[in-house]
Amino acid sequence: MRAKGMRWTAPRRRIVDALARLGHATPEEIVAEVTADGGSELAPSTVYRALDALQELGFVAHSHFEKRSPSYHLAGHADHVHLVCLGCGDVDELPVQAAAGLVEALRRERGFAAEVTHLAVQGWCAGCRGAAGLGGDS
Amino acid sequence: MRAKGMRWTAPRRRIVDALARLGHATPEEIVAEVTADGGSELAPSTVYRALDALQELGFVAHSHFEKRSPSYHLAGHADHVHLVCLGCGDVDELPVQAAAGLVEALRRERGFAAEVTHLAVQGWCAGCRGAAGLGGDS
DNA sequence: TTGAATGCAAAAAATTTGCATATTG
DNA sequence: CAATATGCAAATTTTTTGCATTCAA
Repeated sequence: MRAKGMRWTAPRRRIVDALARLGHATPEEIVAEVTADGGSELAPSTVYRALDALQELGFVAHSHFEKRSPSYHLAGHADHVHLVCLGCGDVDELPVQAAAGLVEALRRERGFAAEVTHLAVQGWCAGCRGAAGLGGDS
Repeated sequence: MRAKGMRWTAPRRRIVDALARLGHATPEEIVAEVTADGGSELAPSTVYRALDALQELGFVAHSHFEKRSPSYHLAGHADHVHLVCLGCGDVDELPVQAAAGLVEALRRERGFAAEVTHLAVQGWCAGCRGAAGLGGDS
């Protein structure tokens, strides 16, 4: 765990706690949540560096939703795939099982080990399909 | 096509040409390519606005690779899924057929219409799996 | 102790916006 | 012509860096 000489500090603990509460959040949102939580504010640079470190250790992972910034979440939070609606921006979660076929095909055919916790599938949710007039392709 | 009163201008043509040549590129890379191409430089703001417009019309789409900026590509360029290696950063392409199962499952179970051209699967390529020591997750 | 981590402030990037001017249809 | 796009410069936003100081192990 502190394998690479990494230290378990208060700021990092607060960041992990925030992620546990939020599910997933951008660096900016993490700063906000941590602050709201009560203590002193964390320097943005601290959050960025901590996330990098935690990610390298495999504690957190990130995905790119429609926001400009990446969203981080705890690696163990739950193995799930993200469904991001291009219409309403809603982010849904789905058990990785749904992508099992794809993952296995990639591994078998390309030797590619997919990081499912990074997977964000863009598209249109049931509600938005009709509204956007993009639903019935073919 | 020029359905929403959009105009077919020289800058936009140059951007589309650049994308056709590059396959996929960030706004910054597009500016570089367009400039290298020969003509005058395009203002970054023009590229950003043009990409937004073209995207809205469905001419281009974007995915998030490991770069901080999104990568755009022509919508018709080819329907493919992107495989992004977290080790070497290489971006590979795969026919959408590979994700057909997932796409159909999402549609059937959630009414979610996945935009496959947006799909970027993060993971480790065959070469990097060994090197990173992350390969054999059960 | 010793080196990793933090905070702060400044520097870099990456995007967006306002507005006068040029262009398309 | 009228309305859309462009270019340019300035304003935002987001992320990175340098460095002295603090803190965990």
